[in-house]
Amino acid sequence: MMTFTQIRQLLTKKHLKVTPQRAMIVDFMMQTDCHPTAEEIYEAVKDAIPGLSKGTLYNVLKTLVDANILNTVALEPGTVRYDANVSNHHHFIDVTTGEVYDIPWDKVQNLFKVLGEDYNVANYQVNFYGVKAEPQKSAPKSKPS
Amino acid sequence: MMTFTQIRQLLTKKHLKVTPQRAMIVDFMMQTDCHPTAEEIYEAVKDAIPGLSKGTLYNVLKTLVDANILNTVALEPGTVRYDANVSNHHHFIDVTTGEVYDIPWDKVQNLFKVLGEDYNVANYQVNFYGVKAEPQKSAPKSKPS
DNA sequence: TTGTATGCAAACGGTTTGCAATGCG
DNA sequence: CGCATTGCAAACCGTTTGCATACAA
Repeated sequence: MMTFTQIRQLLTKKHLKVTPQRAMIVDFMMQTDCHPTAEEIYEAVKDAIPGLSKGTLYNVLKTLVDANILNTVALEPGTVRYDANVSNHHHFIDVTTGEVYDIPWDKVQNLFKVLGEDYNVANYQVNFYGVKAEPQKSAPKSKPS
Repeated sequence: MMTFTQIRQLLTKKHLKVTPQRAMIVDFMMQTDCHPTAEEIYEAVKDAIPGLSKGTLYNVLKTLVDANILNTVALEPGTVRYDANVSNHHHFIDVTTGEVYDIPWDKVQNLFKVLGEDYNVANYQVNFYGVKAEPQKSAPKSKPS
């Protein structure tokens, strides 16, 4: 959980002006573990940023991706999703709900060498598709329902 | 290399009417190792199918994907690419050229179980990013977009 | 104060839809 | 012959662009 002071420092460190629009969008993206589309981000932040325009949203997203504060990910053909986790990791897509879960990088064995000499692998990423098991009822949650 | 008789048989086996548009598009997709976008397919086949309309192209592509003759692949955010290789395989993307190479399924160890009980993995796919080694005697498998 | 970021609206590219005409089985 | 498929054009949706205004530094 990032404070607004930390968000301000993050933007400043990247030589970006701190605007309410940028700060609120970064704040939302840092708090969510989803991989939302631009439209989903707009729906999520529009109440907190009265009068936010779509043009500004796309402009901010482009700026944040260029600054490596966000990444775009290719999970479904034809869709752009945004991810505040810019470090190496994999994805699990629940095909029944469309939900996307981050999978820690070291869950998968090192694959840099499996293609042999012909391919100089600089990076790789695994997309898993399936159904997530229902959370166990016995597992206590921090939040009461 | 598929003959037109074989293409006709393939479509018929899937209970699809054989039209010149469908046959030509299947023929092109079976002959290419690329992973073309709809626009690239249109450019490639429009001379062989005079008067082909974009609407028909998208209609045919949707029909072929539904019939599991083609697959869509998510290689870049926001782009739909089509693949006549409908069996399990991975992809290597040359980041300098944008070329895409099919990687045989068994180059990567079985990953169905690595996520444990919580994730019921039905399928997975690895995207490798890097630079292909120089000696390219054979034609590249995909052109840059 | 200065230049960048914003809001708005129009434009844009890729895809879909509706409908009349064509043609496959 | 009958219904699925086609061509065409308009509509649609996500994204980009141009421009006047607002505002962070």
